[in-house]
Amino acid sequence: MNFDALSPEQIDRLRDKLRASGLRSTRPRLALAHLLFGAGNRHVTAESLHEEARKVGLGVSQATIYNTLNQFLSAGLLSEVIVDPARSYFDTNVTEHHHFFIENETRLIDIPLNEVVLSTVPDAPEGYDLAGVDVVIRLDRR
Amino acid sequence: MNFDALSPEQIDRLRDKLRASGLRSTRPRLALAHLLFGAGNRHVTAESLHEEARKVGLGVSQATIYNTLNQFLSAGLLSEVIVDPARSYFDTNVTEHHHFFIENETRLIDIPLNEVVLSTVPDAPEGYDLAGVDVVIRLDRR
DNA sequence: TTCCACTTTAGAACTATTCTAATATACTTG
DNA sequence: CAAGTATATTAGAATAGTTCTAAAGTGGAA
Ligand SMILES: [Mn+2]
Ligand SMILES: [Mn+2]
Ligand SMILES: [Zn+2]
Ligand SMILES: [Zn+2]
Repeated sequence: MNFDALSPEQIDRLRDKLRASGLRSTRPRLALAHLLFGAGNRHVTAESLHEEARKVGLGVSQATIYNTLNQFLSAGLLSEVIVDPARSYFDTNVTEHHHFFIENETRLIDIPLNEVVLSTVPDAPEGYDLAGVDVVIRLDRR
Repeated sequence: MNFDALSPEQIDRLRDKLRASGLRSTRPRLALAHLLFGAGNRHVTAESLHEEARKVGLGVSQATIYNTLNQFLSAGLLSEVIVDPARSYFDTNVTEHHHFFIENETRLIDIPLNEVVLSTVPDAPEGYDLAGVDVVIRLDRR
């Protein structure tokens, strides 16, 4: 990981983000936070993030990838998208939104909340509270 | 499995269902088909169906449970519901519909298609075809 | 600088699912 | 209805994503 490419301001912003979540700002966490939050919204799997880390020369174990993703998830820095029975997707977009999922490319695309209008939704059954509404639009390459 | 409880007509209907899908009507398949399709729409996991089979005295291996569920899925007799990263759910309702999912009870409830109205949905990106729209409403016990 | 709580890690463990290849059964054909 | 053959079932091994363990390393408070 080339930390020279990061301005001190960027590093500080990431440090603060970790601190605010009660996480020490260690080298692996800073580097992964930079990959995840450094540019726009992203969807990653543990495997894809590990591969990406390897490519930028960051020697980080698989266990750290999983630990970090789960810690960021618990801290609310990431959300989880359940679309694929074979693996977990983590999402840097933690606001409410929906997804296109391209099955054969194992790729997710965000759909902004306002682009899906649910004009009718059933009431939650008695005794249950609404925890969230997920809309997944599955796509095939033509 | 007590096949005496099944009328010859019921057995014939299940046999035909298997045949129409190119599957031989074997004892395990007939018994599982009876459990799955014998009464209303159901959502099962491999584990829950195995347990249910055991309870009715049907000695069937885990491999047969998985084989049968996957064959029924391929044949279009079942659909799959992806809501839980930890296990697969199979659904005897193969018409288009949506779901409530109660996370802590690992339980699914059908939502008829007309009870969810998507008045606005984004177009599929260029080069992709729509394969399906899944709406999952996640619930917590109050 | 010291110290300790927290972090990272290699590798083992775990769990849902699939695979293998041997045995058993259903259906076809004579 | 008796073989014969394709298909089905099964125990157990294998696989893959993820989590756990416990030992070595590090961040930051003081
Ligand atoms: Mn987790
Ligand atoms: Mn499958
Ligand atoms: Zn997203
Ligand atoms: Zn259903």
